[in-house]
Amino acid sequence: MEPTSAVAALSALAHEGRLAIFRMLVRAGPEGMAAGEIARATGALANTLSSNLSILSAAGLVSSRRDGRSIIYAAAYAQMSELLAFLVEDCCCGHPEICAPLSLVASQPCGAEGRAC
Amino acid sequence: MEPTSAVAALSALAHEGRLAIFRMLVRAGPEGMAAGEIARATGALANTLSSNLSILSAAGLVSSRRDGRSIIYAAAYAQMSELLAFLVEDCCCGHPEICAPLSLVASQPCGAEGRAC
DNA sequence: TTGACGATTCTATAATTCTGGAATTATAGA
DNA sequence: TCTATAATTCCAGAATTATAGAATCGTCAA
Repeated sequence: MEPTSAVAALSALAHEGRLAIFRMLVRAGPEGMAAGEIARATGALANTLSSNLSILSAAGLVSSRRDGRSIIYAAAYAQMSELLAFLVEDCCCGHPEICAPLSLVASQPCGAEGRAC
Repeated sequence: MEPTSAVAALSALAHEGRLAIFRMLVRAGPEGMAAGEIARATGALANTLSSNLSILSAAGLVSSRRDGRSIIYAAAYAQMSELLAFLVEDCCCGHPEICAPLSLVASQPCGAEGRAC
């Protein structure tokens, strides 16, 4: 993941309303939720919600599809996973005991052969 | 982790310069790096760097200690871990195959007994 | 005490982001 | 076609954040 994409994703999440939306979608699973459903659940105005969803979408954190009059949003698990991996990349090289709990997120395990530190 | 803390941490990271600093500290390990060393490595002005470090520090993402004339900054691994766990909390409940790679980050594994979905 | 160095704080300006009202677009049903 | 519903787009004012110059603070060594 490029730093620019990571900053876009982090900026998108660095907002109380958008973070709540994203986490709700993460819990909702791949079926996602309709925009209106999200609006009712969060109490957000329709236009505010729409612009927040478009920011999350531009950052690649959610996907959308139309279903009749509704638009269904779902968390983009792959992008989220890439973001987490980017954050902890090469975590504490040489001290695997510290980031051991994060090893599955990193693209390669701490201390793996051939990793520059 | 409270949503407010998570937003603070995400806001701190949602900045190209600060993200670079944080990732450098994550790689640097618990020994950390002196502010001046970080400044040389990133090419940032001393005052800009200082204010960015204070933002990361206020968000709990880095810790600092004085060593002579230098101030040494280090990544706060516990806070980082909490943030990641917060982001994927209750990830796709009922669809553990999707977030399996993240299971070690979440405080409890997907589909664990007794988790409300 | 003095000078040098590492780092932070203060301040003003520039730039960006947030919010909500109003208008617009898209779809479904009568 | 007409109407209602779902969602988005446009816009301006308010608030926040970023940047860099200048001054200040803390530590060390002579």
